[in-house]
Amino acid sequence: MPRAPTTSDVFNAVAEPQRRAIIALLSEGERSVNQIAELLEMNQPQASKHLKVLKEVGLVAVRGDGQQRLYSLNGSALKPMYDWITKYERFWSESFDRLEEYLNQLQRKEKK
Amino acid sequence: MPRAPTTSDVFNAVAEPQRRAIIALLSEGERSVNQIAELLEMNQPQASKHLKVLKEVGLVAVRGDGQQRLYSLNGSALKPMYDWITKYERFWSESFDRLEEYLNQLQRKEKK
DNA sequence: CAAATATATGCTTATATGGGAATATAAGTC
DNA sequence: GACTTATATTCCCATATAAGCATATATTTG
Repeated sequence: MPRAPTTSDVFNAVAEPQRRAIIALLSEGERSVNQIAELLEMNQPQASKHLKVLKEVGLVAVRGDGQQRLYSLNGSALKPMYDWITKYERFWSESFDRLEEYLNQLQRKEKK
Repeated sequence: MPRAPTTSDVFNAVAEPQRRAIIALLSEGERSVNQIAELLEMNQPQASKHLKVLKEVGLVAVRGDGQQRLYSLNGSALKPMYDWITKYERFWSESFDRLEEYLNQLQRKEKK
């Protein structure tokens, strides 16, 4: 077997810097494809392609407005990723550190 | 220009399912390469390769123990990703919804 | 040093993918 | 319908990459 199927998921979609830029832009409100392309200084086809990927994983929604296609962010599609990463929150969160410290103290007292 | 340099960053490292599995495993404690390979049912070379990527982005640390190399998780390297994603927390968080609602109410009162 | 165990690296193959350029499709205007 | 504007798609290229396999490089043991 040569390579695992690239099941394009949210993690993959978001691994691309330009797509993160699109997400940041759309978090401010819906934008047309050309707006996105101009603001992020990319060619229109690239914008369309990135938007296609984002749409496939449910990160953006589209609505037609005349000639234009207005894309908006569906940030809730990021939640699975958020849930995944918060599993490791204790590795950097101070309050988690304190919680662990507290639990350690409890354990020490238990042993007495 | 053909393709953007894949500046192998945390987002990329984590986009690979097998590497997320390694992260999950190491969050329980350090493991040797062979342990990782066996537990995650991958060949040893693949394990070594994934570990190399994870090490390059600072997500894991190694220490030698005789013949073995024990890998451990450095979860704090995930923080940049956490910081990024929490910018969009309001898109799924209830408490954020309530905060927004509250702010909207304040605004309405202001206008009166 | 030889043998065994643990890990890393190199090579090949198949596939994925981002960018560029050109073109197709869709919608609006006259 | 012809023309314009907006967006999507297709083709090509170059590179990235994951897996398989073989092999090289430790490290330990006898």
